[in-house]
Amino acid sequence: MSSEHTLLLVDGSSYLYRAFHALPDLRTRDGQPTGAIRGVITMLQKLRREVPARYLGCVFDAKGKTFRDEVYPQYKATRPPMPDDLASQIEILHECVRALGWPLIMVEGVEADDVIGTLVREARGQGVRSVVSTSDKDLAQLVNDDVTLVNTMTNETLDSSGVEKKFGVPASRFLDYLTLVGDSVDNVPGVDKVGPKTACKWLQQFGTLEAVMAHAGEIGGVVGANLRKALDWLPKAREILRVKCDVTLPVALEALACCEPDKEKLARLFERLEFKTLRHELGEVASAPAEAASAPLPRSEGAHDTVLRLEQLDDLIERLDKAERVALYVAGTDAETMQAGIVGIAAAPDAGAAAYVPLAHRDPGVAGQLDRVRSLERLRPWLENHAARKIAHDAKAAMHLFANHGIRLAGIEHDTQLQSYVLESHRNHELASLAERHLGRALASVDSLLGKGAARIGFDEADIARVGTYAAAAACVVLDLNRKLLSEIEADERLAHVYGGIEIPVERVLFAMERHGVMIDAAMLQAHGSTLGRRMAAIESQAYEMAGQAFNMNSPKQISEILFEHLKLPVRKKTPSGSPSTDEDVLQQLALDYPLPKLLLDFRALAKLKSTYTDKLPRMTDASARVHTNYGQAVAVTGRLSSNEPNLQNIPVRNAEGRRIRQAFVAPAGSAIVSADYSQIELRIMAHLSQDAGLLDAFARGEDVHRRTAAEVFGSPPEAVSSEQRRYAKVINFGLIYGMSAFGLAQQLGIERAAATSYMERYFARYPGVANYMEATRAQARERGYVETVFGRRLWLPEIRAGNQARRSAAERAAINAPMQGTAADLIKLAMIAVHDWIESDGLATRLVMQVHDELVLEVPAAELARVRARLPGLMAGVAQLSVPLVVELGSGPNWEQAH
DNA sequence: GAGCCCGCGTAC
DNA sequence: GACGTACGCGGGCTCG
Repeated sequence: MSSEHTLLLVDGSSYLYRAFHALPDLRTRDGQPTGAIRGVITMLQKLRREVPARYLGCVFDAKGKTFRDEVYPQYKATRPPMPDDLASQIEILHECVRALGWPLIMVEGVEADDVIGTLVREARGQGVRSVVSTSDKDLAQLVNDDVTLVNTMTNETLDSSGVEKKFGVPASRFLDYLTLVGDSVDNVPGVDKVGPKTACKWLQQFGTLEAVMAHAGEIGGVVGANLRKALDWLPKAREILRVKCDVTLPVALEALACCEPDKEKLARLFERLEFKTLRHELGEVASAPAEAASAPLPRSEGAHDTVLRLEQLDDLIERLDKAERVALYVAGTDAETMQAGIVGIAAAPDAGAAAYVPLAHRDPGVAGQLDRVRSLERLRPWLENHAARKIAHDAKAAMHLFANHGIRLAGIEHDTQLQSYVLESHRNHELASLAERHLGRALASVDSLLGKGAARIGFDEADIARVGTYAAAAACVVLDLNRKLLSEIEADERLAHVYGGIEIPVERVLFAMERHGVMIDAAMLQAHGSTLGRRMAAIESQAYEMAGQAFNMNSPKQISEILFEHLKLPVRKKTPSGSPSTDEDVLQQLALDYPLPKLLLDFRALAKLKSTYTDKLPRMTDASARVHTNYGQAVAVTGRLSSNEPNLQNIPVRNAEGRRIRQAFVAPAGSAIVSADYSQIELRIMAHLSQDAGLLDAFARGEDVHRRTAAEVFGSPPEAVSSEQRRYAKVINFGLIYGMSAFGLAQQLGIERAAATSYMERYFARYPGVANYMEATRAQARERGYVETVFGRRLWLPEIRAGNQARRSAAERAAINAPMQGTAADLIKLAMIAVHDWIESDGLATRLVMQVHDELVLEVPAAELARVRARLPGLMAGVAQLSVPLVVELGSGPNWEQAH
């Protein structure tokens, strides 16, 4: 939507109150309170940056009675009188608003809400959409396709669907909803004992307030009686709560066209209010007096200390030493964690104020900042002290940042990101989201501070005051989140073990793996890449000839045009968006009857290898020829790790061509690569969870489980099983782990659905424990909303009771899979901890270098190889005693491919 | 040109 | 609609 056709309205009064109560008590040296003014100004500036609009208005309540006081004398009667410290800020704020270039609108006898309602309606009539910035939910009644609300303090935006999502009723019914619930802030009662839930239910059931009232007789219980009691009152309440959209205003829309700020006036106001940062941002203004040379060192505007001198740093360190726990937030240059530098450190001790230590801001301003190297040296003893307990959000990233400056961050006791992950792996774990969800507190997003995409700047490019305010607030949030989330985790012993016994200890292991990296033979990959390129070119020219024209073989769209329009091949399958699919399945089918699809398949396979692996990996190596992945410890909902930049968990292995990539994962001279993987881990876990006698027996005897399955399903002795039958059984076994249906099995095997159904029936008849387990898992998921791993990790399934059949089925399949995938993840994390501890305690030079879900890869000096080969399998297999043995297969060699 | 989604394919 | 969990490529569309 163009800014030409946008009206941005601010509910100034609501923000004034919020800012006054939410922000610290700032005052000038002569005692004039300024906190609320500062808050509103910041907010207005932020809005202008974020919402481009041609028309602007900042609306305030005026003095004097309104029609609501006439018809309802108790209106707002419960509100305390305005505090003097707030009242004394209003006049000055109005001056500031005007100087900022915002039209200020106050109409005597009309509340701000009604002014806003009327302006919005007028704008809509002229084809202008409105964005209303308010912290008052009552205005949600104005929302429609042309009107959205934003709450600038919480960064929440409400459009039509947002209102419905948040309140459960469409925006057009919001007034009815509010009427039923009542508004305690304005002292307008609704129906006694009716809250959001009931109001929502009634409106969903009956539609409108009128309809609810018409059916009042049918509603039982106390609330029904209360509703009947309120029947006379409700219409009047609604008129009081209704935002009026037809008041007479002294201004027209055109008068709200935005204008330039009056910089000289602003400069004078900011001097007077002692807003140093704001004044600084204005830059030089001719008529403004020069900054006083002896201005006292700024105590920053937020509720935190800014450490700018060595004495202050020493004071801080003393406070950190005395504290029982300290929450840390480290701001880094916004690059890759491994190369980033520290820009500043915020610390929130469990008692006392938070502090921000700026260390590498590009433009430190007049007050300057401490030298980074010297300051980090002073902080080093505390940072490296194992006994000094620290809390962070994503401690692994902080460890990298400190490591980049040669500091080994120690004493990490808690990590709020991991706490959130253990409690609710399926939800978002960003600090700002957690602050809102768990503390009801607004924390700016890093995006709002630094911008996003191409316009993003580093923390080092942002100013000290803004970063300091943010970082200190973030550290405080971490401190408070830790209290809350930890107590929730500790309410469940098993969850506490998953957190304290698995996630927290494995974090340092992951840090060490990422830091060490894995060595890549870049030259080999590049050579391979060239070969691939030549082969691709050859295939390409053949394909063009066959198609009779050139086309982009990387483009599914162009491939589809060639195959299905130009060559008129039959369409076998469509993508979810409705276009003809050209995926591997389809091309393979077509390849039976036509030549071109085979070329496309070959080209695709090579293109994938070249673009994703041979060309990319060599670019990602450091000076020591190593790549350093990032393991996501709070990403996969099942408890698995993820790997990115580069993703080392999807390096090809299934065919010879792909395996050549693995040959480029090498050990340095004098060392070997060792790979150790859990054999059939998820099937073993299925045996353990289901306690199915047949499956347990198969593993206890150390049988080939796929062969055994084939024998059971096809009713032949194990030694008579054909390789085709074993392949079928393997697909069935894997399918079970994923919750696959008979349809899926048929598809996968290319057989009739009836045959697939019969195989599955025979499977479940032979392994009844598995059938029972699957049904019990679905039932548990439905009843509790979550399933668990063997170790008690909880995996929530928000859609398990969805009305939509497809979504519900998907949640059921996830429920079947999650305990197995998640338990495997728990086991290998325990193994990583055990292996790492063993390496450390025995002082080995062996290093873990990769984890690929059921496999650990290590770099082992020749002198330690025998020891590692002897010890590693037992260490990995011994992390838990399940009802089946855990089996580990180990290999070693000069590269990853040969270690298999 | 940046940012996003789509289609596809790699791993376990 | 139909097999769970990830990451990431190139194409191509949209938006400014």
